[in-house]
Amino acid sequence: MRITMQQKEENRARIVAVASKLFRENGFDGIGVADLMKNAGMTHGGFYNHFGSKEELESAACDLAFERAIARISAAAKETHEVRRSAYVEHVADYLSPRARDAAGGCPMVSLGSDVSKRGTQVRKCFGSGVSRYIDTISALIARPRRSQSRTRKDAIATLALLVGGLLLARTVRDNSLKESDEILSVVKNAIYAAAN
Amino acid sequence: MRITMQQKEENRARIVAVASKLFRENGFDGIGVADLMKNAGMTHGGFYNHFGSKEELESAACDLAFERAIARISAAAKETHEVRRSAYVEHVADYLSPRARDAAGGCPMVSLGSDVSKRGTQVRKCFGSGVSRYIDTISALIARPRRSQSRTRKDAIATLALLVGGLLLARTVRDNSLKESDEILSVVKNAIYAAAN
DNA sequence: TGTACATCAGTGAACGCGCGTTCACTGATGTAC
DNA sequence: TGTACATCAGTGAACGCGCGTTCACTGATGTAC
Repeated sequence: MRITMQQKEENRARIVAVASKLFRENGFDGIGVADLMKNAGMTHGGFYNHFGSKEELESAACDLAFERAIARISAAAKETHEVRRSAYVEHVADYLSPRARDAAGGCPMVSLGSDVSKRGTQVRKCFGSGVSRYIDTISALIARPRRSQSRTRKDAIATLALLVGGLLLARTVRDNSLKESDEILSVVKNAIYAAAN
Repeated sequence: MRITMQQKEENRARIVAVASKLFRENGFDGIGVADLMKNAGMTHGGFYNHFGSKEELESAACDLAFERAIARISAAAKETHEVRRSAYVEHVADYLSPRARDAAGGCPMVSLGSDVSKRGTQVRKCFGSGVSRYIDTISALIARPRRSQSRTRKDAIATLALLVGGLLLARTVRDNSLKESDEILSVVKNAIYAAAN
């Protein structure tokens, strides 16, 4: 039976939100259309009323994941330098916390970064543009009164590489050695703090 | 028809070598048993004479990938500090070169890092142990006469996080902006050099 | 505003395909004597 | 060393399953008048 246009939009948004979470938790190939639809509270037949293909949903899911990740840290972007600084410190601590490491999914760059290069153009494009915007957002967050934009941007890129690489490595060794995994989180966190002085 | 024991070992080694390359290029789920066997010059039926499951091959492939990656940089480990230093600089430049970024596969941490957390215990164990050994190898490479082991190890961890995160990010933005991708490689490379002074 | 009809989101069955895995078979190799 | 037999790596067909996608159908919603 037909539903209202608003309900359709809500259903579509729910599918994308579910996909954003479950793709990051299971990988693009780790969860199927039927399961995604079931998690969104529908049967799988209606999937193609919303998306032309699974890849289209993958792209939408990446967009949403970056949008939310960026929104979380861009809230402080218009504040004073001191407020931004403390928001930044907090974000780094959160990102590299044992809790974030142990949670499935999380940051799309860590949970899907390896997969993206192997997927279609559409996904790579959405994802790459998300990474670019993420770099810009970090730049805005760590900008300082008497520091050049160029220097700020370089710091942002190095910081992001440390964040992503650090969390990725901490996750890979976590099963073998929780101690070493904690060590990685801690060392990388300190390296970021030390670099931004 | 039965073959010699030596031929069997060679065939098995060939399957693992092919899998190590193709898993990194396509992901664990991106290439099937039949294709792997065909690339090793055999039909797929014999696969289970060598491995109990696909996961067992995945583990063996991870082990080999790390073994080779580590061998490439551990050759210089017994040399003098100066020789090690220049081998290290060269390795970083290679790792973060446009050629390495554009080549499919490459470093297992970058090409498979996101996937590993979603796979079985066996793969996670092999992979995690490979990462640990990689950290140890870098530590040995960057060790200096008058620097504590603890400090050396911290530097090794931060360096590896930068390498892995940097290459991963450079690959994700490569399609959208070759310029930004090159920028990431260059910035991260300089960050590594600057940190190790 | 009311009516008559076209639209279309969701349902659930079905399709075709590729996957991991199993199997009967072959015949050269390994081994017991 | 030679012989007779058991072993087993490789072959290629087959199985069962889950996947992405398609389809006919339903009936409430959207819309033209």
